[in-house]
Amino acid sequence: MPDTAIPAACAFADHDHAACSAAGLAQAEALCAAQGARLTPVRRRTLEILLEAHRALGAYEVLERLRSDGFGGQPPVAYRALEFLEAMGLVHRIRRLNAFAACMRPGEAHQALFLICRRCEALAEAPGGRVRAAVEAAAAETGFAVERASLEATGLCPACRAEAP
Amino acid sequence: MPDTAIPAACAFADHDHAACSAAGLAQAEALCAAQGARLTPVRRRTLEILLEAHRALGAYEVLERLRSDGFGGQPPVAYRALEFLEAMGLVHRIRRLNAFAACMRPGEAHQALFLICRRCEALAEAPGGRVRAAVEAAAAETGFAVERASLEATGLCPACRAEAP
DNA sequence: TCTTGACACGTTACAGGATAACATCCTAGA
DNA sequence: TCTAGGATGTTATCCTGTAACGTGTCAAGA
Repeated sequence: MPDTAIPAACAFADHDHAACSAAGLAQAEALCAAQGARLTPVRRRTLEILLEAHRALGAYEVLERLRSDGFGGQPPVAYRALEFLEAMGLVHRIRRLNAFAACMRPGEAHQALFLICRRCEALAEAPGGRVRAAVEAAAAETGFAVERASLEATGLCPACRAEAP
Repeated sequence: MPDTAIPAACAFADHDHAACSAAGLAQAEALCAAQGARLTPVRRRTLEILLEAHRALGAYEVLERLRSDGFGGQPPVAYRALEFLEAMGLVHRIRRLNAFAACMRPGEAHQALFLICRRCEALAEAPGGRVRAAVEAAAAETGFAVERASLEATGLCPACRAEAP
């Protein structure tokens, strides 16, 4: 059981974990109710796990926690819940890390831009509206219609820039 | 051996495969020579495979072809060659597809933006300079220094937009 | 009340993607 | 010629993801 420990923090700035975790759950409930979607126990717990971890987790890390909470312990259980949450805009998938992270702005339709520190593995979600617009502009020139975009950058976070030259 | 057939074409517009394939190899040789890197037989053949396929291939698809050409048939062989080629800017990795594709503009330092059709699975590489600039601008606001960015969009290519409503 | 259909959950089994670690070999430069 | 570094090859294993099937649950309509 190697703790594949993906990233560390979830934003570069400090903030109140407990608060944003609770808020995330509340918003999730509201959002699902509004859309007639069912935030079932597994789904709810999956979201909680990501909110509590407050960093990106691999599907198998999520799965392990679900299992120890008495839910089904096979991969499809985790993948299905994560897929649902992603479709609801409550969770993001970070392909570069093969991992998932709770969304920081559920509800607000937005394009996320992920900033991944290669040194401390911190992960931040930045507003990607303008980037998205640029993507659509570039795509339009070839006649391509963008539906979804994954925007992920690796580099150095503020702290690591200061420490490592 | 399910042919996992990832995408189809490599650009939305028609063009001369043989020519761009030959050009790609020539440029690769020049580029490696200039940087004192060794374009060994496996590496060269790996690039050829991607240029000939003219679409994104999974590492195991590449591996299979290398094997049938008499090269080592174990995963690290393919991964190492692909890694080298990516570092040289001759090959791109498309994370959304878990696949690799030959670069369309080797030599020219550039930021690629991938457009992936969800219907016909065609893949195009669009110029991502402006998108990259937008990413850096957004990152700068949090103090993050971007080193690499992977920009991938899914949607509908021109042909599929016309066919499917 | 009973039926039925959609959806969620769970499991098995496997396919596909990636890497660590070690042995061997080749090759450019001292 | 010798040698150090890089390149190749192999073994073994791990991580990631999905197809397919069976069961349970709940709500709408007969």
